[in-house]
Amino acid sequence: MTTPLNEDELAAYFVLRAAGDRLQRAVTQQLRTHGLTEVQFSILAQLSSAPDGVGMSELAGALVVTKSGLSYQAGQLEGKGLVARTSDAADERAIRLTLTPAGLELIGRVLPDHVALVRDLFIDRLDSAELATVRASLAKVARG
Amino acid sequence: MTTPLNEDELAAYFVLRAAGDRLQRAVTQQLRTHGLTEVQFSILAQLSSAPDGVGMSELAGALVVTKSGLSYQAGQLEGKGLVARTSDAADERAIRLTLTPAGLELIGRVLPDHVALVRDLFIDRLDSAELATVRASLAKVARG
DNA sequence: TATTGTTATACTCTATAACTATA
DNA sequence: TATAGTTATAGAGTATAACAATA
Repeated sequence: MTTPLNEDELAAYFVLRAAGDRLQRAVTQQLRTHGLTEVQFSILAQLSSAPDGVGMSELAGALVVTKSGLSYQAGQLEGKGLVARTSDAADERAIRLTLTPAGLELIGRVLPDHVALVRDLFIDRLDSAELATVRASLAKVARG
Repeated sequence: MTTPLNEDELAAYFVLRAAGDRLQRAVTQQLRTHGLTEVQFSILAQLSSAPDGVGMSELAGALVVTKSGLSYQAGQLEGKGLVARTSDAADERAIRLTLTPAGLELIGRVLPDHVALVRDLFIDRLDSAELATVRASLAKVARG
């Protein structure tokens, strides 16, 4: 038998979901103006901090997608000229996904917009004490 | 020109997304054990606090889905015997979606599990001061 | 004319499983 | 044998647009 949620707890949960939904919706909509889905943005973002590229399996694991799903998305991004499949010197089986110059240019254009949105919707609405508490609290949720 | 996010701000944002993702993933997985998707759960949850049912357009608006999308999901739930389409006395065009006894029974079985999960992953990891701050902070994010 | 809801259609995405090639 | 990645295929879900019926 689980203790039901009291009013405060219910409100906290509701507001967490609502805030998450709102952020996600806003991000999705903004990304669409750049012609990207969230998964595609995640891929590009990962690649942007990995100059030598990332292996497909490793990337699939990081994004919690199947290899086949990633293969599909990589094909989409490749078709747009944003990523390239390069071979791995150490393992003939492996493919490393890398950003093309166009991909780098795009992510360089999208990221500032993304940051501005996050700032507008989230960061700038909280003072630094709130931010610190939220960060510490949600870190406990994010961890296993 | 937008001010870039500093380390603390970036961490706060990252952890918010991570916490949201983690919760959502856990919820999705749990609902699947009950044979429900999140959209379907949302529909049943809405109906559970509306004994007289909810109109299709109103419900579609509340869930941020198109009428056609809701029509599809209503069909799925109807096929499982969880909801019924009833006519509206006041408007011949309108359909009110209501819970069947089976739907009521199911949501009565799912909700306690859901609450237990939310408690385990979120509520019980925070003390009451943290919970209050998180609630107040995220309320600012959730609002327009 | 506007609104309620359904349906036909097409499209995107995801996963499973079978497959090739290399380790 | 195990792992990297692709592909064929099928399924779930979503949206757009056209539609019928009522307001």
